[in-house]
Amino acid sequence: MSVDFEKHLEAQKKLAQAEKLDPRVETLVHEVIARVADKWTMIILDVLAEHGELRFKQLGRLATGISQKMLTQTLREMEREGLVIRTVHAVVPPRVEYRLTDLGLSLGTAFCGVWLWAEQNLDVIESARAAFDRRASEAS
Amino acid sequence: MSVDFEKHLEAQKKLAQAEKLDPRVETLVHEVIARVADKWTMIILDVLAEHGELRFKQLGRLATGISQKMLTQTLREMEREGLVIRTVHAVVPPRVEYRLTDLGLSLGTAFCGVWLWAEQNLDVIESARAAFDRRASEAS
DNA sequence: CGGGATCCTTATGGATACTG
DNA sequence: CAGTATCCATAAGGATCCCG
Repeated sequence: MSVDFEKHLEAQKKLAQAEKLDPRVETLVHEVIARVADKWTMIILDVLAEHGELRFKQLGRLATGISQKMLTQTLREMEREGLVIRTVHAVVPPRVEYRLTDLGLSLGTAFCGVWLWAEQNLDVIESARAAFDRRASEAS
Repeated sequence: MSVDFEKHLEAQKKLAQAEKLDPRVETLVHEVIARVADKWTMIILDVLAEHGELRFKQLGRLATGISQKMLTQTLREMEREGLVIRTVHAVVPPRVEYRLTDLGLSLGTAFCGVWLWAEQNLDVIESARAAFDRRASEAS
């Protein structure tokens, strides 16, 4: 805990300074994080990181529950941010393949800290929820 | 850091397997990440990590742009997940203070990787956007 | 001060139909 | 196959009023 806390504070200070030096950066960082934090972006990133290059429909099947609309939309946005490469093969039927760029891949890596955290703390969170809900119903 | 990376790779493989083995865990992880990835949760987490314990209104001022409704709502959810502690002082006028739990703090730390990534790749992303938009307007 | 309850507007996203 | 376009339901979120 204390080691984590030290590290945390250091990183935090750097961030705080950066924010004060350039508010434009802060905005963009929030923007980028918001995009990245998006449900489908996260899942697609995950699927592409696992499977490499995939076609549109394959991607749709692997990203369980996504609608075709959101798949297209999310992929376009990710392409715009430079996270994925879209390759169109001029054949019939059309064949379009998507893969992560180096940037996309590095983002996946950066996000792993959060994944690990979530995985490691599932139990803690579940019991926290249960405790909260219990207190809430007692209060009523 | 390389140790973290090793751990990351291992965990990644486990995650890939775990998804197939236990869809319930995957769901919960996604849930947690979605909550955490939420715009306001992220900002509040950031503010609390920087300033320590804060009162409701202070929090509202520091989390620029948030409405009182979203502030309350987000704080309740974070409290439920065990990320923040809410302390009510029985005085008039009421005084309610919020601070991060260890879990909340560790989440902030986990998220630092993403913050750093975003900060480091701002330029890359901006030019990727510009390039994409240029291509898009050429195509029309 | 710290909210809860309500209204109302906008944004999000699914379903469907159509196209090169 | 890989989309685009349209419609529609629901949810998210801001503004406002009120209360202990």
